[in-house]
Amino acid sequence: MLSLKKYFTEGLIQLTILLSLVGVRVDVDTYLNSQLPQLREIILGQSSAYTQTQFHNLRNTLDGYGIHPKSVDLDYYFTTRRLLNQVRALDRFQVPTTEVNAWLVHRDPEGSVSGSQPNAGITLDNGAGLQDGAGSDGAVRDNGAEQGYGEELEDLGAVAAPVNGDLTKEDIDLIDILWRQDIDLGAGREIFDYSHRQKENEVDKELNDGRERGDGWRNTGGQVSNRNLLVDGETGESFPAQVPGVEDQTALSLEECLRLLEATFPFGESSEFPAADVSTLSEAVPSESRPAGIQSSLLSPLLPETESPFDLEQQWQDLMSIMEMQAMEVNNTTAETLYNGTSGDLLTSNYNLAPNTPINQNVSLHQASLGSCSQDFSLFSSEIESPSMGGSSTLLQLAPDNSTGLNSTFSSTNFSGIFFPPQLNNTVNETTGPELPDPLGGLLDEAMLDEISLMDLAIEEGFNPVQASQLEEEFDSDSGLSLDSGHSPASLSSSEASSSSSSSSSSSSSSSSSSFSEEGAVGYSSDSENVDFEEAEGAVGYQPEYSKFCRMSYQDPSQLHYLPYLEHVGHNHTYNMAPGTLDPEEPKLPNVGKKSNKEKPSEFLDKQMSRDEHRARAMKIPFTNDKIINLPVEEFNELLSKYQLSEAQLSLIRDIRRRGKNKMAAQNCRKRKLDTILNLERDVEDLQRDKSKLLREKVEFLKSIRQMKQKVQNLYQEVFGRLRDENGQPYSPSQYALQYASDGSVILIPRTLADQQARRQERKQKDRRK
DNA sequence: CAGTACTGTCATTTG
DNA sequence: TGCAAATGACAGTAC
Repeated sequence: MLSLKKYFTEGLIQLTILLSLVGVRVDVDTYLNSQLPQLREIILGQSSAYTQTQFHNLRNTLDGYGIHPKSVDLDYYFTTRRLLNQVRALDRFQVPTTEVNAWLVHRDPEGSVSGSQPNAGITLDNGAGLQDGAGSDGAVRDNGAEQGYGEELEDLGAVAAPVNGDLTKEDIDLIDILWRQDIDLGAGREIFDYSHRQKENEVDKELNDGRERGDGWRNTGGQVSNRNLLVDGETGESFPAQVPGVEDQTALSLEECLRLLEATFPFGESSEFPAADVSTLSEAVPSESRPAGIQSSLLSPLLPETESPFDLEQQWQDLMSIMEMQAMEVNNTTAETLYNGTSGDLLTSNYNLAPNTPINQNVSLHQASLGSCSQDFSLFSSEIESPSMGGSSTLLQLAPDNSTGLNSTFSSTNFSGIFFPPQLNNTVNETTGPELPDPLGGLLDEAMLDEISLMDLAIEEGFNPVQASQLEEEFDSDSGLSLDSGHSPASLSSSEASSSSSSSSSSSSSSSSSSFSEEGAVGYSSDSENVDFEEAEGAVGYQPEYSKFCRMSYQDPSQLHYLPYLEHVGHNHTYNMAPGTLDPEEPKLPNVGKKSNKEKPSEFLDKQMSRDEHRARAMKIPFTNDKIINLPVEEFNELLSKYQLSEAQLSLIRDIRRRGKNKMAAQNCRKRKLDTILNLERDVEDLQRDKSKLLREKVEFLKSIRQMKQKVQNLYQEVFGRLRDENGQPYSPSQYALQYASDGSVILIPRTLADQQARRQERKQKDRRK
């Protein structure tokens, strides 16, 4: 047996720890209870060995209860427990919370709206922000600028050591130590259980049961009834969670916090976000002060709300999303403003074109916000001059005189429309804002932005019910929420299965006291502790669980008259009968509760009997209520046929059976209901987490799209600026535009054709949207 | 003493 | 249709 125990303990715990380290939630307890009660006994020792009555001091009761009395040194155990809680604290550490604290504090002055987002996998160079626009190509990244960024972050105190993994060496060492200790001790099942709240009810019930059991354990009752209790891994016993763990958790140093932060949201990624992005845009458009306004107006209501780590994470992500949107709007608005001729001088100086020519307007925007354009231009130039691009000669083939023949190719991506649509794009921008007639614009369509805005609004305003319901509907459609279709039956069966191991035991007057005292106050708990007690009566039900809930034998109480601790049964809902009302001729005993208050202590045993037990005894029913209730129909009928019973007795027996079944059905029903609520709660948390993650990814995508557009814009400028006609004169951006051909080449077409293309595409997009 | 939680019971619905 | 289970509603009890 010992070798078997060691085998299972080591194997299961190692597997569990490994799974937990990779984020898989493992509930060993459920598995052991529901599937393999024998294994539980093998691993944990015999039932009697981990019965709580083995311990009679407060320390054991509070924290060392789960220790197997045979083998464990308590101090060693407590040390292990403390370290274990440290690991748990690491596991439960809510990075988003700290993320918010860190970034709101450190990044606030910059007006930055993002920065902690991990790379969403975009192949674009995210290391450079908008301020680096054309210079964002990784090959020619300005190292100086990057360095400056790092220094900037260092000044902000937000830069920690480079991320080298999820766990530091100390963490790994600690886990390794604990691992070995746990293998020796038996790992706590709650290590991997993130939903301690789900067990609180059971824990409380266990405590109540413990109080009812009336042993020395009882004197801790009030203190132990603490909401911050965890269930011990080996025995399911509860202990105060915060005794070692929370203190350690709160004692995490700032460095540890930052390290943990980095492990999840590397700061290195944060630098990718342009700190000067919004501010630069603001400079470019002095009248546009929205980013600063956003920051002040949005951060202020969000900052004080620190109740839930997740809410903060969510709000932070949503805030980032909002500000990202706003920044993009600013970007668009900037271009729009420039379209209107505010910087015509730049246009004329660069290209000698009309003041409202889009190209130069965007160039001015580019130059206003970015400092490293020339470098990128050189890069682009080299690419343009490379043979793969076909060179300028290729482009020149697409002279206006060929334009009519190129109509067929215009169905391809409208290059010009992306960047510098002339009058057309002016109108588009004025009317539809972010809705751009370019292929990328589809990713930024109104629906998407509206969705983000709606969600952000909902979060910003504290998730009022209407908005929350909208979001929930959004998620519920595919969330797969089930009303506990899987969990509840499992838990039910677990209790049945676990009960079966003990129900077969024979009658025992010595141990029946505990089970008998549970009558009426057992609750839903299906933990094996409740079943460890020997059954008091010999009734063997086909559903042994029932014997736990309904010990209604009227015979056994007579054996228990002299068990004084049964006086201290708390919360007895057995509809006690007063002794004076025990009239054999009167089975119906209403209002027994009030009368029972006057009965003598020596009559306490009657309290332990349910109304039906009293009735059965009064009617001299020759078998136990347990049998009446729990026997299968066939056996039940067989039993009835064995005795000569009066009609009143038969009626009472049927009522007892009906009520007993219904009683357990009600208990099961309530348990299911509770489980459903808890599952829903967990589902909501998961969905909120998913939503936050999706928002984060969306922000990343939008950021990448913006950078991509900036790059293409710069490339367009460079290419177009280098085009020359037969006379060596540059083409006028007001008369010509570049477009992608279907074969991937870039062609030069007259503006009028480009405009037509743009309009056509715009109509298509609108139709598609409808 | 009011409020709350827990429990048992009844009536009814559901499978 | 009968039966058992499930469930809403209500009441009793304890805290």
